[in-house]
Amino acid sequence: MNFMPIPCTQIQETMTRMRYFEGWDKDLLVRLAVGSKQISLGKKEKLVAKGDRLEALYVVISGQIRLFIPLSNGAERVISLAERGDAFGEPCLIEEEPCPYDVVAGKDSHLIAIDPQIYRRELRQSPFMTEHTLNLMSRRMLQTMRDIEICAQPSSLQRVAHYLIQLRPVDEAQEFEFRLPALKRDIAAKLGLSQETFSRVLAFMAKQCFIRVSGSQVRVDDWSRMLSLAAAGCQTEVPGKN
Amino acid sequence: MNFMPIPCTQIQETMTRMRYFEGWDKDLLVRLAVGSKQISLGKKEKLVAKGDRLEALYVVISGQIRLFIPLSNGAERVISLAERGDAFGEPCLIEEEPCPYDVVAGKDSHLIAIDPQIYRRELRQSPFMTEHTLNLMSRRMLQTMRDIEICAQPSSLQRVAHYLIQLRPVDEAQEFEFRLPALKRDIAAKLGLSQETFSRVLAFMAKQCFIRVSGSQVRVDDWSRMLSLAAAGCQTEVPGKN
DNA sequence: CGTGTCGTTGAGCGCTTTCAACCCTGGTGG
DNA sequence: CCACCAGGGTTGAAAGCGCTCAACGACACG
Repeated sequence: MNFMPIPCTQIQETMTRMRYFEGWDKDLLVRLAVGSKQISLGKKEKLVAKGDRLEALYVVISGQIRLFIPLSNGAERVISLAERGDAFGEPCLIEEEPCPYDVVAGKDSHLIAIDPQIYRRELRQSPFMTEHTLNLMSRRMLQTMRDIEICAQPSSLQRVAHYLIQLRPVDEAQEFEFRLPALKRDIAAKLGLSQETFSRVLAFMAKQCFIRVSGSQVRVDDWSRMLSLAAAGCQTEVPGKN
Repeated sequence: MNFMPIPCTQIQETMTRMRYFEGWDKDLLVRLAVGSKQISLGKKEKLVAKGDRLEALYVVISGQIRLFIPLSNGAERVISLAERGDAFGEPCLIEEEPCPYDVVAGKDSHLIAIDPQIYRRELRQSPFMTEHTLNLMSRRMLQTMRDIEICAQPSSLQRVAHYLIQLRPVDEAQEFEFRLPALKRDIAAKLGLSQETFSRVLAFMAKQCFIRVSGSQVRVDDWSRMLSLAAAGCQTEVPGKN
């Protein structure tokens, strides 16, 4: 980890460009920028260990940050993959509780680290910021519920189907193509599957001809089958020997 | 479902006694009570279906309310079991999004239903209420992370061990006794296990002599073994044939 | 051209689920 | 007072699904 000696004004300038601070009062940003630092993280570098107290509110400038719960067998359960404009750690700072997940860079990354004292002080004094943060937390909570729903699906096939479905923009037509938003390994870890199982399920779906996969590029040809899979389970063959 | 014709003043009086409203301004409660209703739910009666728009903010007066995601195989994943003083639905109301879970009474129950328009209006106008709700959501989010951690454990033994561990009050001694906070069936559904597996795991732990189970009464004799189980996995025998 | 990372594929095992029957307890009514 | 019933829980047997381990393949990068 590398604290970069960046002048406060430049940090504040960077904050302006972050989605997270969209619509925030300029004076508020100035006060938050005081005592903030910019941090560089190399790939695989750990920023926070599960159980640590957070030393800042973190906002991702670039790269990708993996939030995950380490499991006893060495595997991980990915909670979130934070990218440019995302932030994390608000609940821990607000409640002054230890962090429930590990935080590790998935790629070389840059972050803003906002001083927790100042963060809390401004949060107390700015009704706007409080309301804004409440809205954010509500959205996060609903997203978390969707994630839980996906992980709760009884079969791997359904988990993947649910996952792919919720990737689709709402206004999309019958078929569409996109690229997976992260490494397959990390997506698998978010779905509560092993990398191998995830790979097999994708291969199975491809063989059944309702998706085509090439690297991280995915094209869904038949949404109706995908939807019925997600809803109903596996009347079709299972992804074993085929 | 039964809307009980209760005068506004009495509802407000009831609200006073709810933990949820502890420390709230009296005028605020009066305004919230206007347009609020009291609701009776019989056991197994459904209040909200997944996907519905919430018609109120709900606060539990008595009984038990199950929030769960219905699964394709007929099973459910319990998100929360709300009891006296608990509330639910804030994120949906704030974001005006459909409810991500089913809401069903686990026992005969009574609830306060606060009008969503009024709730949002007061939330907008009261910085206190906004801050209070933000704190609440933060606590909920951290609790949800703990739940996810439990469900993410790779073996049923570890899931149950984690669950039992986090039931323990922090100041408790080496051994302690308590009663399970819900039906075993519902606890199992919260852990992402079938009822049968949960039962077998408890039986296994009892046979190994670090807990004793009698109905919903549980006594843990050996926390160190419990903790090592949760951390390490299953070096000991597995709960199959014993 | 080696090396590292990411992903795929294969084989085998074992845990969890499923389905079924059974047990136990508390409540109810004759 | 006891027979009966319903709901909750336990136990057994069988099978399938996902995990693990391992080897291999593809691709990028120095």
